[in-house]
Amino acid sequence: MALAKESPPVSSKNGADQEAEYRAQTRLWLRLLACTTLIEGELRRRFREEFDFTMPRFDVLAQLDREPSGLVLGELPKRLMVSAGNLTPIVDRLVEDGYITRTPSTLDRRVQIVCMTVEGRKAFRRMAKSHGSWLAELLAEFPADKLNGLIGELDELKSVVKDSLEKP
Amino acid sequence: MALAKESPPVSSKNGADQEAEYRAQTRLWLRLLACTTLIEGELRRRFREEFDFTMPRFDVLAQLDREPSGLVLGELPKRLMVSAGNLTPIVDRLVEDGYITRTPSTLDRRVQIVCMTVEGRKAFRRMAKSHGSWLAELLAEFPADKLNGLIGELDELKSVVKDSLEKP
DNA sequence: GCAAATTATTTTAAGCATAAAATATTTCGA
DNA sequence: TCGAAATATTTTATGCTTAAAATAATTTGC
Repeated sequence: MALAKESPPVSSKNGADQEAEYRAQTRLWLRLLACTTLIEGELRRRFREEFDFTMPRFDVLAQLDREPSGLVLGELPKRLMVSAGNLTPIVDRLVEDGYITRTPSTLDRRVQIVCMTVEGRKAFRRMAKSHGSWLAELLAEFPADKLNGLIGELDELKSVVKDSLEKP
Repeated sequence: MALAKESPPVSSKNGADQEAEYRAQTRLWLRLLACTTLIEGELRRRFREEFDFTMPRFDVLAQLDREPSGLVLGELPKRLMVSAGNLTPIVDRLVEDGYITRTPSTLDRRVQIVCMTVEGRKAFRRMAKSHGSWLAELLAEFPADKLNGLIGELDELKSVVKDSLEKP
């Protein structure tokens, strides 16, 4: 087995390096949180003002938009990274409001299939268009040639964190 | 007034470039959200399990830790980027639990000063230490030499979004 | 075949978050 | 000085979020 050149064991770092890395990690987390909070707050505000809608509701529709034949209800918490109990009232209301349907499976009576309605799909497309343009507006001044680089680094960050969560 | 060389008007981009940038912006937002959600969820879980504490409570203490003479209550919502009404019950409980004090100002009876107690400071230091090591654990495999680059890009992203929010 | 484990979903309790309205106090301007 | 605008904070209504417990249906192992 080759020695891991690019990530030496912690013990090989001296105290100053350790401290610097530690501080940088905290700063990274605070920046990440600040960016997300800023963008999320503005998107939420616009969803409410323009469409009287919330982001979690939009997120559910976004998942269903790509699944013409619907999704098993239990898939939603996994894909959206939220708890199952959380989705119950959100799905309830989307059904009430006519955006989606919820049909019990005939094969397994525990399971339900959720599926977007025609009107739901129309409403989603309209909102998705606005969502995209709001984002474009917010990020307009971020250099286009840096977008993919940043996405790549965030991909790496994400997989690093995921690995760390799965390991122990 | 000089023409803005570095950010040409949208119309100067052809359709394909526009589309690509649009998709990249959406991807960036989804990555940002995924990273934040992953890390935040794990930190929240650990705060609850190890200290029976929440992140919003920790965030309040973190602000007060750097202010030995306390803070005007109204400063907290600004610094933490949350609504004022949100903080009322959080501060209430921190006072009840003895982590902080809330004293009406003698000069202006509308104003209150919040200040960490000695025990609050002790508890905060202990939790902050764990918080740092949890973060270090989650980010351990992210290359140390890329940390500052990513922080820099997020700083730029943040200021770009902030500017966009202040302008219109 | 049937009890026990597993799986899908909902319910409950507690806390966070916002917006909008309400309350209380201070400041400002004619 | 006195009424109106501004400021600091809380309250209210609504919705998201989680963890843990409850319910219901299916599968598994003997």
